[in-house]
Amino acid sequence: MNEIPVRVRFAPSPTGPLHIGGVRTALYNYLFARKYHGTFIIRIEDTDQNRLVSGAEDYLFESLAWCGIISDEGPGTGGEYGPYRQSERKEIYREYADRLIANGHAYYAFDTVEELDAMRERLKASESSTQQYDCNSRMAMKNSLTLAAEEVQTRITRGDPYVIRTKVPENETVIFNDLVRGEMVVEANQLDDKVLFKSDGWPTYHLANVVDDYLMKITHVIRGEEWLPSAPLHVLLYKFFGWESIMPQFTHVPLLLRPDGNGKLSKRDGDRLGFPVFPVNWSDPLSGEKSTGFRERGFFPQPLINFLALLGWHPAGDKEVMTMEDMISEFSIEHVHKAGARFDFEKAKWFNHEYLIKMSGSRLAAMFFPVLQEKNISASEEFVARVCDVLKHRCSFLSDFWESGSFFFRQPDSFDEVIVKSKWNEKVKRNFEMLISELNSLSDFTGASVDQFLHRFLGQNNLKAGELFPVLRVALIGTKNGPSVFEIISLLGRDEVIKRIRSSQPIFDKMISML
RNA sequence: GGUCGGUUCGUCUAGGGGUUAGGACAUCUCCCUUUCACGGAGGAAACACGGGUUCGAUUCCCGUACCGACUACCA
Repeated sequence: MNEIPVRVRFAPSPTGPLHIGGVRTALYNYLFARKYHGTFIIRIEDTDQNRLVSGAEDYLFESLAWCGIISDEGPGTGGEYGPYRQSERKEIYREYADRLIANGHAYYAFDTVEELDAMRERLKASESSTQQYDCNSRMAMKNSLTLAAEEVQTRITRGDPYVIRTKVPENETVIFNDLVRGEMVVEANQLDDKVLFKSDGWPTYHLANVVDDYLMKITHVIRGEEWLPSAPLHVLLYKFFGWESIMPQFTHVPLLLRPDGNGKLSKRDGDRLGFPVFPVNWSDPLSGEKSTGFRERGFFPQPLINFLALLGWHPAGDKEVMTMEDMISEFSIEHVHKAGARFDFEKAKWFNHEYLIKMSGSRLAAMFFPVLQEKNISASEEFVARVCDVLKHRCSFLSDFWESGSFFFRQPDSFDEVIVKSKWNEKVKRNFEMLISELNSLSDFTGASVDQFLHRFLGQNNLKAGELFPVLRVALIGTKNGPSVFEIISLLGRDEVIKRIRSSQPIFDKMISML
């Protein structure tokens, strides 16, 4: 990249649970930092004291940790540019706002909320195309540009509430380069005089963000596209402060869109369409409302991250299934797409499935054990591992294992009636008896051997596969769908298979008699 | 309304002045199979529209349409 060490930051506001879109922004920052052996910083932007949500910050760290996105500097980890929570840096910002006033790049404004509303109403009714507090309207407002110096002083010493606003220049073209979008050109007179410092003594995002990025020596600002419109203001601020030469490279990444319809992805979409939008479970402290996270929905972090990375970014080549290491080595801002990406839950599931089938049966077994324990089922490690090896191909999530394979751990209590009624007859019944006795002498219970044995059995008894296998399957697992009979027999083993065949017979007889 | 951004199969995307416009998910067909899956093979499926520029535009430029973001003393 360049000689200066790369330093990037993810700067969320703890006003709610971290959204999956935020995870992706954090991920891009992380990938970029790792790729260039730089530093990934997390900075908490909690300057709006009214919107803080308790637990949101802890949630953020828990989520990021689960996703494997670890910061080099941040509130928990520390670092030489701390503190990393803006609320702990509060004292820093005022000085910078004052500096801007001294330079004539900012001014005091005393307008009340009512006066601001009135201005907007007035502008709306007039020819004006905008309702902004800007170079066209500021001279009609109560600020240090229109008020006499003494009055300004009086108001301030008297304790009148005021804000500090940017004095956006009238005739200036702001030009900057966005790594995703290329050259951006905006006329400054289209910008409004954004508040930099609020009457409650806190800086706004714009001031705190620029000052902190400067102080923390941030080299690249990688953030969501929603910040694109305010980027010119930030560029102006860097210029006002005289930091233009070390201004970070801006990169605005596309938004995550709803799977259907219009707009960006929101929590409501998840609820409506039945998929998570938060990394891990979240319980709203105010409403008590609970939201299922990707983790609890059954996702592994690696495939989730893999899927997320590809929503707006594409490596060279057609490879899609990647590890974090792959993504780090192949990540490039140049290949970040410009357009927003729709969230597709089906594809997310596929990534999870791909990850699942690559895991060994024993690793999966270790994770599946707690589920079995909950159901008071004991089984050997080896057996569970073998079952998992079979089930993983049929499932997208570990959480699907029980539903698609409970019969491996306990005898079914219901049987497919259609199969029984159409396939259960005296001939099959006789063959079940013979099967039991032959099974007794079968020594090799591997899948291939059972396959061979069963086909020989069919031939010897003049049976077609369709006559025996469906009923046999129902006798063993209750349903007509599932793994091959050979696999089932191989896994269940002789004793269990014989036991299940035996006990199913009277049940089948009863079902037939009720015809 | 204004400012800015965007637009390649249903979805995520590759590509980029001359290509049979490639891949993945989803979908369909066939094969495998006692079944459902898995797997294998194959199919259908896209450059928003209109003008330029050019020998030639999906690719470059300009409009239009549509979509999105922003338009707070929120971030």
